[in-house]
Amino acid sequence: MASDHVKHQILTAAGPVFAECGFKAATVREICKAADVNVAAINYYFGDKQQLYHETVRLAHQLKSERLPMPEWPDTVSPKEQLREYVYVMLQRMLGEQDMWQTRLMMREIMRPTDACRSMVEDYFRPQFERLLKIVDQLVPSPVSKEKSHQLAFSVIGQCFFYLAARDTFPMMLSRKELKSHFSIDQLTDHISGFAFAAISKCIEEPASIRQTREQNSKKAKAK
Amino acid sequence: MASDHVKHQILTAAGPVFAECGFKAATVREICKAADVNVAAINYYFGDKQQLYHETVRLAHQLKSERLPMPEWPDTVSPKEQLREYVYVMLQRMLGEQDMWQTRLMMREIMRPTDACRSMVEDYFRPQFERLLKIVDQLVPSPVSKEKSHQLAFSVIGQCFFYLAARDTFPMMLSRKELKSHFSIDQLTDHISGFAFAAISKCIEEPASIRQTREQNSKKAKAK
DNA sequence: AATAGTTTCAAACAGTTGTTTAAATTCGTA
DNA sequence: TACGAATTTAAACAACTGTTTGAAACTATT
Repeated sequence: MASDHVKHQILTAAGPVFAECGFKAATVREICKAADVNVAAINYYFGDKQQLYHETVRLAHQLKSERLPMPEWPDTVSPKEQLREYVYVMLQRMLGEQDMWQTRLMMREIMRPTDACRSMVEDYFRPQFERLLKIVDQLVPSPVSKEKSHQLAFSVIGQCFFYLAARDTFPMMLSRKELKSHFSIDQLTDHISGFAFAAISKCIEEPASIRQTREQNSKKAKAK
Repeated sequence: MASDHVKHQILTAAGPVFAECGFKAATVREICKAADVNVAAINYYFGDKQQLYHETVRLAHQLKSERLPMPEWPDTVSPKEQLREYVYVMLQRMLGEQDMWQTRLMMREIMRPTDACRSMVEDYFRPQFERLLKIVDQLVPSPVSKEKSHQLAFSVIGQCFFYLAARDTFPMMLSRKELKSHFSIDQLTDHISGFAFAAISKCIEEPASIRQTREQNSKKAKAK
């Protein structure tokens, strides 16, 4: 009961290892070596590897929320500026810090959810998503359906997420010079929020009836 | 020399396993069992696990290119329609087929590149990317820098990629009904190509001089 | 200082890992 | 059919996996 110091030491050592290798490929011995504790410590403090993983994922998004909270904007801040700041915080969370283990671990959970994903979605992603929806609703020129605003929000998130996911592949696609001069967080913030603002403020939702008619025509055209 | 039938059998069995587990967590025994061959077969035909993995990644993007080639458009097809079809093929490649192993394996390589990634980028992604750049350049209202069109292209790809990466997390965010009614490939094609068209056709690039001035002002404002 | 409770540790556990081996089998060809 | 090469096989290899064990070391209360 005295020293959860060791527990914390294991958790923060486990983070990078799980993020790097995934649950199965990560070994308890590697984690314990990094944490400078005995191999038996994980089972003593966490029961087994699985529960350690679960708590590590929880720690990951807790740290992100605490260290980079989404700001609350007064009404005086324009929706356009809110969108910009939202994108900025999102990119900062994803790419800002040198130590990527929290984001990497969460990315793994997004791509291949385990039990640990559910609480991550509810505690971390859903509130963040709701915030974005409010901004989108303010930006849209005329009211749109819930589903349309979901699509719009995912288009914002998707653009940001891509720069996280493909981070290590970009150097193969772009020169080092271009990476530094046009793909910094500030420049991506400008680009993504500008791109999304242009698209959202131009968004006119097709009523379902028109959509259906058009799709039928499209099918006819293909059937020729 | 006679039967590379067995070789192919191992490769197609290895695909789903590597895609599911990643290189390290996948076991040769699981692959051999799925391929219905002896454990020694992998070493006999491929040398070791590593080389099998390498060839499996190569097979993955070869299959994708062959089965869903990017169409060549005549000049009569409008850039807007070209963008739409580009997005459609991209989504179809990512989400279209039931057996996801090729896309999943390539997604792993994007997120955490190994040696196998280099040839995948050169043979698969770069040509695809160049095609998109040509479309973007046609859509943009006034000529933009190479770097800006790169950003625009990544915004298109990023939106598509997100629906692949977060595929298994979406059911936690959206109701089953909404998923079916608004996130089919056809509807995502409409949304993403429409979103991107609106943004790209509105794109006005800031000359570097103006950008620099604005950033300096921004810094001053923050420094106050 | 003695005791009870907690934490650490090296060692061992049974099971799995990728790879090798050498014998058995199959195959094409003379 | 008989021979040599190619392929398949079960068994074995050493290294590594997560977890357990029981004794040692430590801590705090008496």
